[in-house]
This record gives sequence, structure tokens and C-alpha cells, in this order.
Amino acid sequence: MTSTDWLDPIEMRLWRAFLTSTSSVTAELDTQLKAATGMSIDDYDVLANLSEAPDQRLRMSELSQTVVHSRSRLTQRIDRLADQGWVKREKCEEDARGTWAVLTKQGMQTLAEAAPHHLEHVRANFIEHFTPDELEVVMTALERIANNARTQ
Amino acid sequence: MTSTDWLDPIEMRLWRAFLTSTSSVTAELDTQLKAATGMSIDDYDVLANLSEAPDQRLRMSELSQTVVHSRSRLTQRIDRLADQGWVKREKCEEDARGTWAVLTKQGMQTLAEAAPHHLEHVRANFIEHFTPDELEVVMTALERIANNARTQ
DNA sequence: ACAATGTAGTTCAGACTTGAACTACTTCCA
DNA sequence: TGGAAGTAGTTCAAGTCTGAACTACATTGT
Repeated sequence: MTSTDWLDPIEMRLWRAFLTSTSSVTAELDTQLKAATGMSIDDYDVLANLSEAPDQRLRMSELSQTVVHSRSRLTQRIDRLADQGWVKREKCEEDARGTWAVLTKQGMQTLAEAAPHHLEHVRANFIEHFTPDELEVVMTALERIANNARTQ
Repeated sequence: MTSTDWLDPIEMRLWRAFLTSTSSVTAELDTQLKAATGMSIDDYDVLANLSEAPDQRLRMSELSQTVVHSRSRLTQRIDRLADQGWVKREKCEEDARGTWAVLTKQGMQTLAEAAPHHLEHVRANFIEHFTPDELEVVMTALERIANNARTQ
């Protein structure tokens, strides 16, 4: 008996494809983004989420959930992004325990410069490999999984 | 203009769902596996791939591709797995530069003990969220992406 | 033959992540 | 109203990853 006996072959192929596609796409995009801009794909993800938030700001705890970082990991990422001048912290008035992570003007500009190049690579390495029908099905399924995890 | 202008909204939803589902599923499974067995999901992945290889062995470079690790990362992972007694290195006769990573008997046993519990969680956190039709479509699409990355 | 180029794997320093412990504030409820 | 329990965020040490530099062997072309 091998370790595969507990998932049938199709299920195992799905799981393997998920693991491999995940790792290789993010590794590839991370390399490209670092070479072009010096920021990692996780840095980009933080800046992009802040850029779309009301007032370009999110509470640390909310941001840590959306980018799927532990609290300490986010603390340290925001430290580094603040050193770069791309993000700043602001005290939260409504809750004295809280902190806002706020995108700076310079961070916004850096993101805007990085975006076209990065999204071109997202398209080339990921989006373009789906037919329109597949895109719809895969999106629906992965959103279900992402939402399930978020609410646990 | 925001960073999303370069992918249409559906494409962006797919990309976000991919990033989030990826991170949250692997984080969740990693936590569960570490609590149950002390090994990480990457450790498991290495052991599982070795267990299915002929003679329970793979060359370092081939293994580094299948688990999507840089060479130095795999070197260090195999160091740790060897410290645990789950894997050993053997010199490669055909190519004196080469090294085999070989699953030990103890590694096989540890994997066999870990597998049911782990795969149950893979099912609960991932597989069960797909309908049979979706499973087929998502698998096909993700395999295409994984293969594309492998051949670049 | 043999030099040039390529491939397999390791090493090392610096960067990053993990997870538990900690401070500070808030909420709950007797 | 006050103290017990919960939440927000940071700190720190130990563990892990990155990427460039390195050793050693193989292949290629002349």
C-alpha cells in the first residue's frame, strides 16, 4: 500500500497539479518581479491590496488575513515596506490597540510602475493557459476554497 | 487608474483566488501535518515523491524540479531529512557528479503513518470542494500550467 | 588530447518566516 | 466598577530560504 491509496488517481493528479502549478507560477513571477523592481510577489500583494482599500489603508489584522500572513510575518513585512518608504503606519483612533497600514504616495507610484510589467507576466504564466470556459470554472472553484479557508 | 486595469475583472478574480486558495490551503495543511507528525508539507512532498520513484530514489536535480525547490533549498531539506533518518544520500555510479536521494525504510514507515491523516485533510480542505465536473476541468488546466512551467 | 564550456551538487552569509511570549488595550459580565 | 477573558500588534530566537560563489566531474569541439 502506498500513500496514494487514500485519494483516487484523478484526485491525486488534481492535488499534485495544484501543488506544482502553485509553486512554479509563484516562483517564476517572484523572480521576474524582483529582477524588475526589487519587490517580492508578497510585497506586491500587500501594496495592491492597500491600493484598492478605502483611503489606501487597512488594519494590520485585516491585511494579514487577506494576504494570508501570520501577524508577526506581516509586522516584519510592513517594517521593510516602511523602510522603503512605500507604506507607513498610523495609529487607529477608534481602537487604541490598532494600527493602520497606509500606502504612501511613493508606494502608489512604485506599484503603478510595477503593475503593467507584473500583470503581463501573470497573464503569460497563468491566465493565458485557460480557455474562457475553464477560467470561469476554475475561478468559481478556487474562490470557494479561498472563502472556506477564510471563514475557518 | 489602478493596478487592476491590466487584467479584466474576471481574470483578476481568478488570479486572486489562486493566490489566496494556494496560501491558505498549504498553510492549513502544513500546520496540521506539523502538529501530527513534526514534518512540513514540503518534507511530506519529498518523501511521497521518493516513495513512488523506482527503487525509492531520485537524483537531487530531478527531485528539485518535481518539488519545485532551488538546488540549495533541496540540499538543505535533504540534510534535515537525513538527520531524521528518513532519507539517505548515495553516490551515483553512472555520473560521479551525481547524488541519489534515497528513502530509508524508516522514512517509508513514517510516510505510511502520516499519509492517512494528511490525505484526509487534503480531502477536507481541498478535494471535497470540487464537483466531479469541476475536478476534471481544474485538474486539466492546472496540469497544463504545471507542465508549461516545467519545460521552461 | 585538451581547453572551453556545461552540469551536479554544496556552502555560506544575509534575508525572511515561525511560533511562543509579551505589552497594551478592550469587552464582557457579575 | 472591577477583574477575567479576549483581541491587536510587536518582539525575539530558532529555523528556513535565497542566490551567488565554489568544487568537482562531464561533454564538446578542434
